[in-house]
Amino acid sequence: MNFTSSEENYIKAIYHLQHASALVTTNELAAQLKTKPASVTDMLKKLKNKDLLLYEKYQGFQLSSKGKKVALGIIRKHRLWEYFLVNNLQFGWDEVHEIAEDLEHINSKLLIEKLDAYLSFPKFDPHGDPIPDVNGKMEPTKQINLIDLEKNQPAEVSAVGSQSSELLELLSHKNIGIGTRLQIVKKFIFDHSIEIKIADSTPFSISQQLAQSLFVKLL
Amino acid sequence: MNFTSSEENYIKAIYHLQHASALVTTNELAAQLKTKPASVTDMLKKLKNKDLLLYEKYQGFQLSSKGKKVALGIIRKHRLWEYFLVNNLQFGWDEVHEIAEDLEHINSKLLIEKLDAYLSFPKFDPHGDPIPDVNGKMEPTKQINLIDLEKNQPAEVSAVGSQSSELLELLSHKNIGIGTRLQIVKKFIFDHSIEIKIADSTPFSISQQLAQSLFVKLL
DNA sequence: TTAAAATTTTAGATTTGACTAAAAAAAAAT
DNA sequence: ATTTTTTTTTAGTCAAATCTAAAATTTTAA
Repeated sequence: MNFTSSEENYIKAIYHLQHASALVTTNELAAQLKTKPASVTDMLKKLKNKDLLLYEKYQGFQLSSKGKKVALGIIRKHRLWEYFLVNNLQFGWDEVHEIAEDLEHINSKLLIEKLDAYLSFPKFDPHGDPIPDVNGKMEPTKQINLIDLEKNQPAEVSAVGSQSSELLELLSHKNIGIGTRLQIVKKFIFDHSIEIKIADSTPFSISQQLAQSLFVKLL
Repeated sequence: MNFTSSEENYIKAIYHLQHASALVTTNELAAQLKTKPASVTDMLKKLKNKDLLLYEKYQGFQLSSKGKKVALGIIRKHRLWEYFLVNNLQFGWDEVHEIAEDLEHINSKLLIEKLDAYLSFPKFDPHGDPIPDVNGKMEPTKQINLIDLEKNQPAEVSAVGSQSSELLELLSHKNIGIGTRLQIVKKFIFDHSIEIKIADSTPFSISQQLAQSLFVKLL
């Protein structure tokens, strides 16, 4: 079955939100999609009618297993296109998100299968996020949040927590990207900021907020 | 300025129709887009308000120079994607039209420029149609309709007149595609059918209708 | 040159996805 | 255990793009 771009955007947003907490609320979703709670309620009814959503009014909601399958399909398309844009078309990893938001709504199973093969079945997108395969399966990431990394443990940046341009701007200013190797020199209790060292350069500190937006793999 | 997919489809259809006759009519366009004349009238007003169309009611219409520029931009995107689908993703040249119909509505100047560069600035799409460059310029095709080819003049199929699946099915059955070399053995006046020969195989005849849907380059 | 036929436009309805304002329900606080 | 606050839903609008039915205009033909 096919869905409108709008429906797909709701499904994807719910999928991402329910990782933080199993049940998603109307206000949360409205904030995420930059729309009004009333609009969300409208769409929830529609998604429920299509059996994509488990939802009782006033009680919060979550994707049905059918809804999850659809979400993984959209995420697969999004990440494959991002991979293509960066690896083939030479886009920077920080400028592909918006374009992939449009490309992900193109509906052709065959197109995605052929794109996947053309790219040699990549397992991770340029932001370090795993790409679901045809059956929705993806590699476990084994990455941890930078805020939880132990002092002096060498690690490599493997993913970022969001695609917001504000975050990406800050990262590029600080010269941090996917693959950057670093370790924590010191953690401060007062404001939960941490001091990190990249290669042999002078250590510098980053805020709690930034650290929470970065994921790393141990080395 | 950006346009909706629907507006873009109307603009493109008008562009193609006005090659047959300078002024396009409401009924023609409705037939082409498989919609109703009343819907066409609605959209014509909108396009006129945006200065894309020269239109006085009941008098027919044609694209303004601004409208033509927009049309060429859409055609450029369509044909570049078709080229990519066939040459990179290994689609057959007869199965890419529908997917390109969707891809052509993705709005990103940078994406198309980078795609163009990635493909090494191709001049013709897989159906033999010329691809407009960034400024809307394209190669003159120098191709003629197969019906006008002289007897015994060797030629090569360079384009097809439409992307209808019915036509493409017939062509694949007869083993005719872009690049096929052929010559006319005989023309019949009775029904305007022609007999053609491909390489050294036995000559066979094709209908006037089919011949008019094929374009060739002299060899 | 006027009547019939065809084409095109208007008027009014429908669907989708959004919105605002107000009502209803649930959660928090006194 | 009420009251207050917050959250969520309903009710009613709106804009875009479509449709049907009817009216207006143009073209064709008698």
